[in-house]
Amino acid sequence: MSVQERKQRERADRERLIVATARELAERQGWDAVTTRRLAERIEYSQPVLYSHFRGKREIIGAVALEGAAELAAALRAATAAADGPRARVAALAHAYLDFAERHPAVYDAIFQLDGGLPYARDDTPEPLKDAFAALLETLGDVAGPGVEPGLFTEVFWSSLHGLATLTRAGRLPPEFTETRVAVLTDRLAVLGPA
Amino acid sequence: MSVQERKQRERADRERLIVATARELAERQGWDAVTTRRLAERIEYSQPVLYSHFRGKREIIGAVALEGAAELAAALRAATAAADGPRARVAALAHAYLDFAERHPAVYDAIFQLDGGLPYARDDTPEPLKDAFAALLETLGDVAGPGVEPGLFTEVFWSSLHGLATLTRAGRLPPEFTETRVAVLTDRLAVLGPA
DNA sequence: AACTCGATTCTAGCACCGCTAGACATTCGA
DNA sequence: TCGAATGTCTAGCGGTGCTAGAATCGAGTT
Repeated sequence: MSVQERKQRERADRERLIVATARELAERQGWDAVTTRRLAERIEYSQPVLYSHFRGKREIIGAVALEGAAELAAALRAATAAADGPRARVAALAHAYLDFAERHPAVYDAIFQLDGGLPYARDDTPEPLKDAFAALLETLGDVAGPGVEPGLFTEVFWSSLHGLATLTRAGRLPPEFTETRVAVLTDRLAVLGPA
Repeated sequence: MSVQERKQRERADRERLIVATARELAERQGWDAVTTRRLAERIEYSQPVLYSHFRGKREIIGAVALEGAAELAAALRAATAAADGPRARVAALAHAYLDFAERHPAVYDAIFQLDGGLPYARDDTPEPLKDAFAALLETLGDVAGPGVEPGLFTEVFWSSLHGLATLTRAGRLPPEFTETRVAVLTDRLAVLGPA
């Protein structure tokens, strides 16, 4: 039994190594640089070993996406927990979200742009993805305002942040006035005060 | 002289054929299917001919993006011209934008997501791109509201639409409630009435 | 009308991609 | 100690974007 357990553990370790290496490569040089050959070389195994863990490159991207989604959720919760009042919480959320997108563009893409073979917005959506949306909902649900369902409001606010993040990174928006743009979003979209 | 002119004309024709063929291929089967080999075969020339017109696949994407941007601008103007009042105009704009993104995903990607080697948000940005933004500004600039610069407001509203379009197409958002989401954007973000 | 020579186009090939069949090595249970 | 099962590797498939150099074409000149 113990031998099998050791093997399972080693296999799990190697799988984590693959995901971590893929992520590091993607963050450093972009997803185009994450080739099965390079990845295999980095983990010091041959290419087919990758395929004994994942069905293909797509699934490796998916694994990085799940890891990243968990981190994003944690970052959002940490940021909002440290803020007082609805406005500050929404602002902190927006800031943390865009910060994550800017600091981890490759991971962000794995979560929200690339095809990682993951089911989204469904019952069988993996927990980390559901939880990342839940983290958004926790803060944004409180400022949906009258007549707007919290989940739908969260989707809208999230989409706006996503649009800002992607257009800015793709060079379509000048990065200078991000702060002001976020302020417009926060002040107009969210229904903040009781007053 | 006339011989040279004919050659120039034929060359320009062939260039248009390349762009049109690339676009058609992309719209039918996605950009991954637009390979230099397939493209060359379709226009009945060899691969190197493509490179006598464009520096590479990237520039071909850029050419499709410019063509698409002009069409998007026209579609936005047509939609807003047929609408009465600020609210109807903004709603028509949003609808036309998302409609374009849904009907021409490959072209939309060429304009807003892919690397076509084009300079965006700069002085030397190609005219069609500037004009597409101008088309947005014409309608959205009127509903920026007090204290918000029209250009910046346009960027924010545009980003929100872009986020909705891309997240929905990538399967991250369920497509069912798009209409409601747009209504939230329109009602909350835009400052509509004089009242 | 034949020829020359520059412009044009093609063939063939580079290094790389994701992925996999089948050979080889290693480890385990009897 | 041997046979089988498991694990890993080598080698290769068909594809990618791109390009050097050969071959062809055709316009202007004799």
